[in-house]
Amino acid sequence: MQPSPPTRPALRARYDRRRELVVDTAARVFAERGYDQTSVQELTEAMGLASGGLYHYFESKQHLLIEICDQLMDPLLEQARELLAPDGAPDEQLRALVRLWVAHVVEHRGHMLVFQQERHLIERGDEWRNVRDSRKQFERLVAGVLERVHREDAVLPDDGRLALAALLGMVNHTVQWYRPGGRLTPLDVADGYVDLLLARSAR
Amino acid sequence: MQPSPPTRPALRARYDRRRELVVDTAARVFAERGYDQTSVQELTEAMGLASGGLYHYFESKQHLLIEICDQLMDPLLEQARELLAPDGAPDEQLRALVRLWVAHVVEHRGHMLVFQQERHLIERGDEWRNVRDSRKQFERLVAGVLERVHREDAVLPDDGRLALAALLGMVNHTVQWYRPGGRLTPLDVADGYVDLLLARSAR
DNA sequence: TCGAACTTCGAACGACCATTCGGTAGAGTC
DNA sequence: GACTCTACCGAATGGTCGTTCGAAGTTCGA
Repeated sequence: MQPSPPTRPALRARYDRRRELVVDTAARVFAERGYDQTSVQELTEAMGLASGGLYHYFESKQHLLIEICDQLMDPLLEQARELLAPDGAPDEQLRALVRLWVAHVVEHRGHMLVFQQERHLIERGDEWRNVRDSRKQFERLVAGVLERVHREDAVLPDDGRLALAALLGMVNHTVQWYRPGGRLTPLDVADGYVDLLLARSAR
Repeated sequence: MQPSPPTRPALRARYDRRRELVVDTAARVFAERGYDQTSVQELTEAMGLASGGLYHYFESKQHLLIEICDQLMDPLLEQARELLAPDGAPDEQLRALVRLWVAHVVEHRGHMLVFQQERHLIERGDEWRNVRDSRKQFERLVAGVLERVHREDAVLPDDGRLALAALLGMVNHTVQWYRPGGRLTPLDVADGYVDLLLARSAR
């Protein structure tokens, strides 16, 4: 049976906070040890709960995993849409989008690593449709911006399709090496990527 | 107890061929369903063996996984070393290296996906030292070439460190989208990546 | 202060799974 | 043709794990 938040509004905030803690902790632990290799025991211990306590917030271990992915993709997609809503110069839109994206990825390191590790799960099964769709939608947004850059400047390799793959690769891979507090800020990284793509245009 | 190949030389070739089949099949199935989510039953079924048969070739399921990663990294590292042994123009060496690398990744799709999925395993534990070292060595080779390109042309963003991360991201991500028989050959892809990195230099 | 709603506990359960091992059939060797 | 090495089988085993559920403790609202 799937759990539901408390009906009394006064308790809602605490419930939500607690649930967030569960998700964030799980993202970190799953990223470190792997989803399957983390038992519910270990997981709940890391949150200060007993094993049964998890099921107060989530129907199952898998639903927790889905929530991690949703909390990664949904806000990113929404913010990207807001960013691209007003018209603007394509290359400036591209830069703003990549900045947002890199910052998001860096701030959700655990979520992102889990998302990548469990790619094979995400690509099958009905429960994963929302995650799949969100990713697809986001990639479409990026592709759209790249196409506009290409149409305006004609500087991207290959009509932009290889550029899309390259950009996805660079940004998603960031989480594997980037550590906050290092020499580069997320902004530096994002601009570095964009500069690579736009290097052939006049700057 | 770890299994050993037959002592009689006449039987060795067949044993090796069979063992290769096990590794390649496992790479494909693990990539598709995930390592932990594939039972030894399912796995051996896909090879035409009964569950116990696996242990004729591998000590454990985990040792099979290690072998998959070794068979991915070791030949790549060796070929890369051969390629870089003779002196040559840095940007030509870079191009040749990326061509080799992309081709290898595309030809070992399953191995590569498994390698990425099980990153968290690879980063801990003594059994994984060889895999870790191979990857490290390979990344050092790439970094070395990039440094030489940078020293000669001074065109890479950020002394080449961000360029290294970008290149690793692009190439490793290739396995997520590239399908043989499509519009692009592995060569096109590799050259596309290199052109992105070298775009600011005279071409 | 009382009762209802909420939160957590943790032992128990049933399912699954990696690995073992005694057995078998066939291929190679003399 | 007998003996040995090789390849594989597949039921049995021991252990682990996700999930359940009744009870206990806590917080809130009246």
